[in-house]
This record gives sequence, structure tokens and C-alpha cells, in this order.
Amino acid sequence: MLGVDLDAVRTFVAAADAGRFQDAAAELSITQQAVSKRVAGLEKALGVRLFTRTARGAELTIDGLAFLPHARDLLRAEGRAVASVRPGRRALRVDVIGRRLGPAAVLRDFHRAHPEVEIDVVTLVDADAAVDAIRSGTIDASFRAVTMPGRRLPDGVAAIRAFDEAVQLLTGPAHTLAAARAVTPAELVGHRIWMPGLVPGTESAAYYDALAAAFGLTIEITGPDFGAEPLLDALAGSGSLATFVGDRTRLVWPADHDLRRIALRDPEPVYAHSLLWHRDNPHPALTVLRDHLGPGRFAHSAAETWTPAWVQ
Amino acid sequence: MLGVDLDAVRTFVAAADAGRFQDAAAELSITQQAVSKRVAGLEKALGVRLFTRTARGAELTIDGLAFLPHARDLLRAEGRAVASVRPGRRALRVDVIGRRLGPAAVLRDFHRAHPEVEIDVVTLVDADAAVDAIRSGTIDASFRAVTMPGRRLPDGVAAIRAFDEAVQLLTGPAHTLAAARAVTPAELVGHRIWMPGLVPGTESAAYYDALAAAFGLTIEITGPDFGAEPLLDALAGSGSLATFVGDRTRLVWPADHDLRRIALRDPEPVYAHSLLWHRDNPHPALTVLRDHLGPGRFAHSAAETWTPAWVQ
DNA sequence: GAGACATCACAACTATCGGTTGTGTCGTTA
DNA sequence: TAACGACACAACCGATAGTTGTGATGTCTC
Repeated sequence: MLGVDLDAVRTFVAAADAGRFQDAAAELSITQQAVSKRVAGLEKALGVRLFTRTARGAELTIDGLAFLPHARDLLRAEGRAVASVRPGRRALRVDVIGRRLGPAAVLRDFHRAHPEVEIDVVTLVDADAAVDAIRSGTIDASFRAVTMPGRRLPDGVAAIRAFDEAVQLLTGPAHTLAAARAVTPAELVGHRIWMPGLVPGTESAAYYDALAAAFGLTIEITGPDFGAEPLLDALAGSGSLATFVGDRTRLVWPADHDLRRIALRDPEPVYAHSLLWHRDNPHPALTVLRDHLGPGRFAHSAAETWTPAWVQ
Repeated sequence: MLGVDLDAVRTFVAAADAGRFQDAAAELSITQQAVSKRVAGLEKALGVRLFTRTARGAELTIDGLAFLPHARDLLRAEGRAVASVRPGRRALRVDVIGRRLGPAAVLRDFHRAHPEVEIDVVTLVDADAAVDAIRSGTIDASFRAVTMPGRRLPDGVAAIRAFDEAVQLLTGPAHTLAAARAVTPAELVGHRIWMPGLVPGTESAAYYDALAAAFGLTIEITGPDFGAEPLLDALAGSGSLATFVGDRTRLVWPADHDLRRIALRDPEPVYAHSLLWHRDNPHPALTVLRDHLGPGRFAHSAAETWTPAWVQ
């Protein structure tokens, strides 16, 4: 056996917690000798001693102490792996557009509100892949902004407007608007808005195109997309560059950057994320998620908001 | 067998990657029949089909597709667990004071610079526990600010000043100093500095006591410490409250908080983190880490800095 | 459409493994 | 010093997981 025996790891953790092989044996419903054998086997496989055997039980060695958290990790990973396919009540497979973006934050909220629901977060390449995965049953739900002109959902795939995310302006400290608490979209006319990550043809591109058209803005998508960090670097050092970012997007930037999030008001542009699922999907947790996001529950409450005309 | 067989998981991943049981068998140096058996056993244990067998090989089912990333996670966790105790060249065990604080950031830098060095990050309760763990060999190194009056390191435990972290002021947007790029410590006289996390008797408490004494400041430590979030909440809403924070500390706050980091200058207070290790520890990676942090390499470069008198 | 060729599955066999029961060794405790 | 409690070792035995040999089934080529 090349690898590690998970039953031995489980036994090791039980023995470490109990402090005595006998108690671990009782807990696992095996004999003390079996525990001894399993631990000895694990020690042999790892090449280190994990316990020092005393007349009062078994104490962890230094290596055992170091191994213990990894052993727990391993068992947790096993639990998640099994849960991901457990027949009947497997984890709910939900696709999000990115783990740092608004939909992921809402999914975390849902997890906090319903910790009993196991969730398997995946990230597919684009909305087409997500819709296809829902149709085929690969995933149970997807957070996507699928409301764009020309898109028609396949039969059986349903969608609700799940939550609206306010769009904010992100600037460096030297930007002319950096000190403002809020600005109107109209005030951005003539400013340089840079969004190098936008891919033409996607929903977000369609959204920001519509936003730009509605208020006479110009959004630059020039230059290769190297991810968030170079963009944030550029913003931090520029007095004229800004970008749009969802208010629930988690950005992390170096401490010396001092970027500013500036709200947009009168009207407040909101980005409508939808929840997609298949009508025939019987997964019980799907109902819980839909109810949590129920229509209107997460609609944005600002007095005056803006969305593209095609969003119902 | 209650749990999952890691060899079966390994075989599953190999088969999924190869697309054919035969190739996976060749890679694992077993027969095709053994692969078939292992996969069948895993499928039986999980209660789901993972592959659809075709004449051209084996394709993942929906469940197999969902299980695959978890299977990889599981194998990665196994690798880390084994590495944590691998005799001779196990992972370097390093204690940091917290995973979001400056030392953890420096450790990430080190990991980027030396990706070949495996690191096992642990977090012990306090500096005494860290020193004890180094003395006994439980851990190989620790980032702590142990330079405080009255502390004497046990024989064999060595320390170098590893890196200096600049102290910044953190305020909400309504604070009277919020618009400043930098302030001097003297300008903070009379302002409310709140640090509910400080524990009397610790190094950081001694440091901030000394800082307050040196510049005539008052630091409040009243109120229970509920962690970072309530503190950040309080800062965001207050026009007079501020706190100190290391410039490499990663803070995450809600998007509507808009907190400001304000540099301190003339002089710039720096917090000296030390690296501790045991002179008898032969771990080769320890030398690499020490060389990376070598004396002076991470000393702060600002013209005028301040540290407590007891720091060499 | 038939045969060659690929795939994976099933069957029989066997060595090893992992559990049990019974016993031994060793340190602690009364 | 004897009783007790801890874990280890030994013998045994059924289950397991590998091997080789063969079968079933689908695909590709002519």
C-alpha cells in the first residue's frame, strides 16, 4: 500500500482524542489490539512514531502532535468528498461566477443562515457552460446574470432574479473623485473607466455597454487582462483611472494602495444576478436556497436604481 | 471498510485523467483488472457510478465529475499530512501569531521565493507556548515579538530581528484625520486610540504601552475583544475613534465601511518581529528561512523610525 | 456486414491483510 | 510485592486485493 489508510487515520485521531487506545477501540467498536495494529501500521507507513506508550495510556509525540491537524483535515476532506456524491442527500452543487464576487458572498450568507445544507461550490467557465450543466444535471444551481438580449433558456431551466448588486466606482487616493462619498453616473462623463477583464459577448459586457450608453460614458477594455492585482496597482498610482466593481465583491490589495470605493447614486446602477436551476431537479436543498433568495428578498432598496431595459 | 480507500481515489483520479483504465493501470504499475476492481470498489463504497464504460475507454459520469475535484483535494491533503512528518525532510513547522497578521504575510513572501520548501503553518496560543515548543522541538521556528523587558530566552533558543512592520492608523471616513496621507505620532495626542484586543503582559501590550508613553498618547483597551469585525464596525461609524494596525496586516471589511489606513511619520513607529529557532535544530529549510530574513534584509528603510528602547 | 481490434468485466486462484481471541511485558499503585 | 491497568505480540482465520485467463460488448475498417 503506497498511501495512507484513512481508517488508520481515523483511529489515530480517536486515540489522540481519547488518550487511551482502549477508549478509542470502544468508540470505534473494535478491539484494543486492532487499534494498536492500525496505529502501528500508520506509524510504519509514515516512518515516525506517533504515540509514546505509557502505563497510563498513549501520549502524542512531537510528530503525532504535528500530524494531528493534518489528520483532521484529511478526514474533513473525506467527508466533503463523500457528501459531494452521497445518493439521495448529496451536497447541493452550485456554480458561481467567481469565488470573490457577489454571488459567492450571497452563497456564504445562505450557508450561515442554513448551516445544515451542504454546498459544493464550483466555478464553470461561462454562462453557456452553466446553463448546459444545469440542463444535464451536472450542477443543481447557478448564479449568473443571464438576463441579456438574445439569450433564451432551454426548456426546463428556470431562473429568478436572485439579488441585485450595487455598482461602485473604485479609484486610487489621488483620483479627482477620491474624496467623494458618492457620485452620480452623469458625473462620470469624460472620466476614464477601465475594465480590462470584460469579455465582449458576455452578460457583464452587455451590462456595462448598456450602462455606458445610458449615461454617455466610455468604458475602456483595452489591454490584456492580467487579473485584479495589476488593475488595482494601476488604479492606486493613477489620478484619472477608475473602474467599476460590485459592492459585494471582495478585493484584497496591498496595504500601501489605499483604494477608495465610491458609491453611485441618482440613480444607483444595480447588477441583477439570477439563480438558475432545472424544474425537474428534486434536490430538497434547492427549495431552501430558492426560498432564501425568494423574489424581492434581495432586490436593492435604494430609491432610484438603474438596470438595463431588458431586465424585468 | 467504513471509509474511502485512498488508493482507490488515486486510481480514480488517474483513470479520470487518462480516460482509459488501461493507461491508468500502466501509470500505477498494476493490471487493468486491478484498476477496474478498485474503481468498482470505490463506486460501491460511494453508492454511485463514477464512470460510464464505453468501447473507447471510460468517461466520467455527472457524479464522477463532481467527485473529481474533491478527490484531488483529498490526495493533496494526504500529501500535506505525509509531508508534515516525513522523516529527514518533513515540512518546516513555523508558528505565526495569526494568519492575517504581518508575520503570516512575510511567510507567504518566503513561500513565493522558495516554493520548494514545504511549510506547516501553526498558530500557538502565546509567546511562552511558542518558546516552549521550540525548545522541545515541536516546532522549528516562530515569528514573535519576544524583545520585551524581562524576557530571557532559554538556552539553545536563538532569535534574530526578522522584519520591522510599520504601524499605521486605521480610521473611518468621518474621522478628523481621515483625509490625511500621513500624521506624526505627536499629532495623535488627545485622540481616542482603541485597541480592545490588547492583553496586558504580552509583547504587543508592552510595545503599545511604550509607544503611548513615548508620545504622550492614551490607548484604550476597555471593552471585551469581540475580534476584528466589531472593532471595524465601530471605527467605520465614528468620527473620533481610531486604532493602530500593522501595515502588512490583512483586514477585510464590508464594502460600505470605507476605512482609511493612515501612515505614521516623523518618526515612523515600527514593530519588530523576531524569528526564533533552536540552535540544535538541523532542519535544512531553517537555514533557508534564516537567510531569507537575514539581519537587515527586512529592516524598515524609513529615515526616522521609532522602536521601544529595549529593542536592539 | 464481417472481422479485427480495442475496451472493460467476470472468474478462479492465491498471498496478504486486518480483524479476532489469548497471552505477555512493563510501569504504576495500593 | 502483588494486583491492576496499560499496550504489544502470537496464533488463527475469513475477507481482501492483487494476479492470470477469458468473456462480453462496442467501434472501426474494408
